[in-house]
Amino acid sequence: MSHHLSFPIHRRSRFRSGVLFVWAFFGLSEPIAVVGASLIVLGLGGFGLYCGLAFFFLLVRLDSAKRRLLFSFRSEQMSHAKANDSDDGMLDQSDGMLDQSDSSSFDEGSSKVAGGGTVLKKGPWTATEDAILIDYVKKHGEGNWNAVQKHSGLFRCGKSCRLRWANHLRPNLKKGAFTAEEERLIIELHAKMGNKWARMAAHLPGRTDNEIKNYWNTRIKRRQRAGLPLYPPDVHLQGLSESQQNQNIGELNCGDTSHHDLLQANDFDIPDVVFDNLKDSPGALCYSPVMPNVSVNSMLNQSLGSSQSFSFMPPTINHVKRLGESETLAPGFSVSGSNSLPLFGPFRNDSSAKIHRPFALSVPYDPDPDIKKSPPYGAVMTGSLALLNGNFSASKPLNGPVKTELPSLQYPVTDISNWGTCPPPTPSLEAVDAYIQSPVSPTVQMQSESFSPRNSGLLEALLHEAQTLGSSRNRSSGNTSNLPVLTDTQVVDSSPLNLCEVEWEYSDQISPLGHSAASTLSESTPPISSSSLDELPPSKALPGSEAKVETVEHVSTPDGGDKIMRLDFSRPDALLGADFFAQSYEYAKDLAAFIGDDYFSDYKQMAAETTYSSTQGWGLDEPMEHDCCL
DNA sequence: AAGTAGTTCAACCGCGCAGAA
DNA sequence: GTTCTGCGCGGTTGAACTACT
Repeated sequence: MSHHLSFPIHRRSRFRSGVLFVWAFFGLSEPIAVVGASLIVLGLGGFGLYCGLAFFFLLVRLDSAKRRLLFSFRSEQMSHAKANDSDDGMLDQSDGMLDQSDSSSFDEGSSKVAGGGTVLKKGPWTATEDAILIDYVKKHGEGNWNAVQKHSGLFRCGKSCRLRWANHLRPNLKKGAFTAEEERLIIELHAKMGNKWARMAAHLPGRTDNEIKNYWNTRIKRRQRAGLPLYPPDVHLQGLSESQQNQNIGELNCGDTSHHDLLQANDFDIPDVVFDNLKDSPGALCYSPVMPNVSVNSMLNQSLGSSQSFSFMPPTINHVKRLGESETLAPGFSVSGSNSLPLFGPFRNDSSAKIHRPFALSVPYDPDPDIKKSPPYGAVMTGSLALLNGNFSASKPLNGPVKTELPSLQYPVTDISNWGTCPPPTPSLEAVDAYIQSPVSPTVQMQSESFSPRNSGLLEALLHEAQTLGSSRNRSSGNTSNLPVLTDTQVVDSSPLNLCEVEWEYSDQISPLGHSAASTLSESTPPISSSSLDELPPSKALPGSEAKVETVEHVSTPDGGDKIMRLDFSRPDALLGADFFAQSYEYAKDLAAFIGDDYFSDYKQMAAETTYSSTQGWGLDEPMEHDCCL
């Protein structure tokens, strides 16, 4: 209806006003519209024509069968309108009914054939269409949107009507920019829910999912460009705890939704727990690197911001990503190259290095060459801060919020001296973003993304690392026994993943990449209870050649070589296993305990706190059975 | 002033879920 | 149990707008 009416209005300027009124009335009330139209037409002098039109429209409304005829009529109008057009938009604006620019009318909108053979308009809505839809909803209420076209004569599909109503016409909609409070809430909600725009909208009265989605997407872009983390630390933390609870609930229910959401949203919130905990202890943030539990979000944020985020690569999912990213993002990074080694370097000599080792991965990527020169511990401290620098250095200076999230990045802070030679790769924001945005399996990304010319492959890297570590092996040799090799049972329960994960654990220990996150996790598991550095996770232990050999063997196994990569990257969710978290926390504890150094006294405290809080928040005590839900 | 690039936002599309037939 | 229909959600697209050169 709206269309056939709108055309005459647009095309015949002398009758515009009259037609407009007719149109408006028609939308509001059919009888009134008919009468009003007739009167107006009479007044304007187009009696014959408009009287006929009025009756025609009325009949059409009363008899749906006649609508087809009307459609035909409209088609003619449309073609005619196209021939003329140009100044028609004014009419619509005069309507002032809604915010839409009506100039479009049919010319702009495309159309599609509905089931009944009617052509449904597409494109921007006109004020008249809006009026029709509003009237319809007033009369019939929301829902049954497909009936709108039938009952109102609106040539729009039900989905389009629903969308228009929900996003623009329904009452109580807020228009305009988001308030600071709303922005804050959106951030928090996104930290919890991921890209669940509709759910988020439920928390923002008057706001639509589309608005929120657009806001978020633009926000992401802005922050990426600015090199800022997506989530302010405090928000991130808050959201994490809640998300965890939700996740746990979902797991209990065997509902995969929460998990799926998390993954899909790229909010691998699990790791975030740490941040949540840190929220209360700002100081801790600086040291957060200790926590293997780095939320993907934070990682992403970091990565996005700095493009170098490798440093904070979280042990779990993040780890997977990092591996992929490292290859991809850090063109300069070569596994075989010295770059990869630096990670482990710290372990060679220092217990402290061991402590940091899990985080070492990030270091190699640190864009800031200066950091490398800093002393081990100092590096660590600065590292965490430096991390920030490194992470963000690529783009912009860090701000307060950024620091808070740095913790996740701190991993990289590992002994800088070791990796000094490594040129800090600068991952592309786009790549990071893509990773974040897309649920695509990490494996795929890694493979596809790993374009680094220098990248020689994990095996090579492993071998190289093994060699490098070999020298330092003696120190940690005693620890090798402690290597936390996850058994199949330990590994998350997801079927196909088990093997992969198990292998990953092995590989992880060896692999430069694996060390960072996975190794940390696995390693942490083993009761490193002792505070002594020597007792540090042997795995790291790196040990040496033997460990290497085993790992290598794994790799070499038929399944092996590929699996290592796959495992780590393909199933980030596998990392979510309870074991992982538990290990992570243990590891954190160990680290805290381990760090007796003056430099790290504070750090130690923080680590302990973090571990404690995180454990509580996530209920790490009990294994998370994420995968089972998968 | 014109052209280009970037940003914002409305709308569309495809998919999946739930309920009814 | 299968199919159909309606609906909602999330991702994507493209036009309009703005800023920059």
